[in-house]
Amino acid sequence: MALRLYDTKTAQVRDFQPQEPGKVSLYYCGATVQGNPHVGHIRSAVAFDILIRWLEASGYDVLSVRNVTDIDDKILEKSAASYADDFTPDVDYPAQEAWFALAYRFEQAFHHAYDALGVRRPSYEPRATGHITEMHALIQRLIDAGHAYPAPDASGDVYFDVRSWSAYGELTRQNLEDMQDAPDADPRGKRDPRDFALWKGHKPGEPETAAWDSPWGRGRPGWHVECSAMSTKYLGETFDIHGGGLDLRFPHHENELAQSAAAGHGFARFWLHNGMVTFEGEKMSKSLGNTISPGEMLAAARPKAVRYFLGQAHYRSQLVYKPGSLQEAETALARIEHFIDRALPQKANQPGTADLPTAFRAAMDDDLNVPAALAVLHETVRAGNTALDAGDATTGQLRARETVEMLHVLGISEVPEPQNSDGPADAALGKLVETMLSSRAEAKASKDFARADAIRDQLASVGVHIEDTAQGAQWSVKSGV
RNA sequence: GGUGGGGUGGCCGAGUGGUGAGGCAGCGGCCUGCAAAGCCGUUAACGCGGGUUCGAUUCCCGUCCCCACCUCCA
Repeated sequence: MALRLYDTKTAQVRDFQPQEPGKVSLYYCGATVQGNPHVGHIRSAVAFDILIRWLEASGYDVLSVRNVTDIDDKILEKSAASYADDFTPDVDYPAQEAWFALAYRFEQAFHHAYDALGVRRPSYEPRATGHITEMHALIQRLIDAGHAYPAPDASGDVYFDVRSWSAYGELTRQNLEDMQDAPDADPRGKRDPRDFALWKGHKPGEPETAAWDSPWGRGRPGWHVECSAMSTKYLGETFDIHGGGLDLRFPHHENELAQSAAAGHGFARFWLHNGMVTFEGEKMSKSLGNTISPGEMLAAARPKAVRYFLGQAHYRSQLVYKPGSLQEAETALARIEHFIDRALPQKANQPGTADLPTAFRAAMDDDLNVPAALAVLHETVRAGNTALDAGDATTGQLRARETVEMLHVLGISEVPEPQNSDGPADAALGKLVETMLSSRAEAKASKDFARADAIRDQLASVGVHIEDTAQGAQWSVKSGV
């Protein structure tokens, strides 16, 4: 069975065949770095990280590109606000911060969040501000082809002419006539209210650092044009997969497609969109006060559990977060890890020593059906535990190696564990616990169970969890979820 | 108004024209000095009203509700 993926443009699951055998070119939309990462950004990144890992596990050589939008209205607005007399600085937004410093600072915040959750860096991460030349070439090409025009009002804006492109709306299957106009839309120099900006003329008061010379006057890029320009530069005029959040389908991706297709490019062969993260079914928003940030999640649970949670629903489905979700993920994950620890020595806990179960492969090939793949994983864990209970170490170890393999593909095993240090404090803790455990063993040997249980309770009260096994008492520090 | 996607057991969440994954939670049992961990068993669902069919949760029609986008939000 080969990989099948749901393509938003054709609205169906199709067999995936890359343009060039053995190689996959993937572009997916990253963040506009105007604030700290939102859980939704990270969910999207996890979804495409899993896609990339699965493509690689399937033998493809993947060239992945994820953009950084480091110039846009909001970045400029927030920077400008930080210079206002009545501005109140806070931890996220200090006073008097230049737009490029603000953008760069949040770009790094995104990297920290991605890294913490084991989202591998793409092959390349181009910034919009570094590709002004490529955007100019694309805009000029569109003007020459009659699909774009400089505004007649001396604003310096250049717009894409949606009326000139009959296929406009094809990605989301909408008719131009049916689209609701934005109630507060400022038509400016547009021929049609739905025309969108390719280039925005510099306005008085905006920083000079945020403007570039162009054939149409000084200014800065519109939002959509960067993705068309950068994907074409690094992946070619036609590439395999374009991804992003469901909310980017329109207008962002629709406009990208229109620009690139009107410029004569084939553009993306498959469009993939991940679903939104909600809080108990409602969209997270600051105004509703129902948000939870990646940072808060990481403070509440181990990074691996957060990753497990973010990846456990099908990527196209809405992912429901609610209090307790992370605890559930933690419990499920702990069972898996406990089995591997039970079956394999630490050093053998590496991928590459077993084949993925056929059912797991089939699930992943079926439009990345991670929930079904996780079902296979859990069934493998149970089968392994059953084998170990029956004294069949060989089968138990095989199942454990398969489990390790599956965790590797899902990207869970590579999430860094910041708590696992080998510093002197950990060594001291280890000695302390071992001392208490030997006292407990003595107490148990002399049938002084009250004392033995008191020691266990004492350890439990500080988060040290005890398990009696055939090899003696094992201990672990439980996370404070 | 337009477009797309949904409504599955206590919760999360796959899937399918024919006694219906998986996880979490619950209950009973095995094991254990007691636990923990593990295993076994078990409780329990397909928004509603029609239709097609030998049989529908799965297909069709209607209906109600929810979500997303149409406002430079992943």
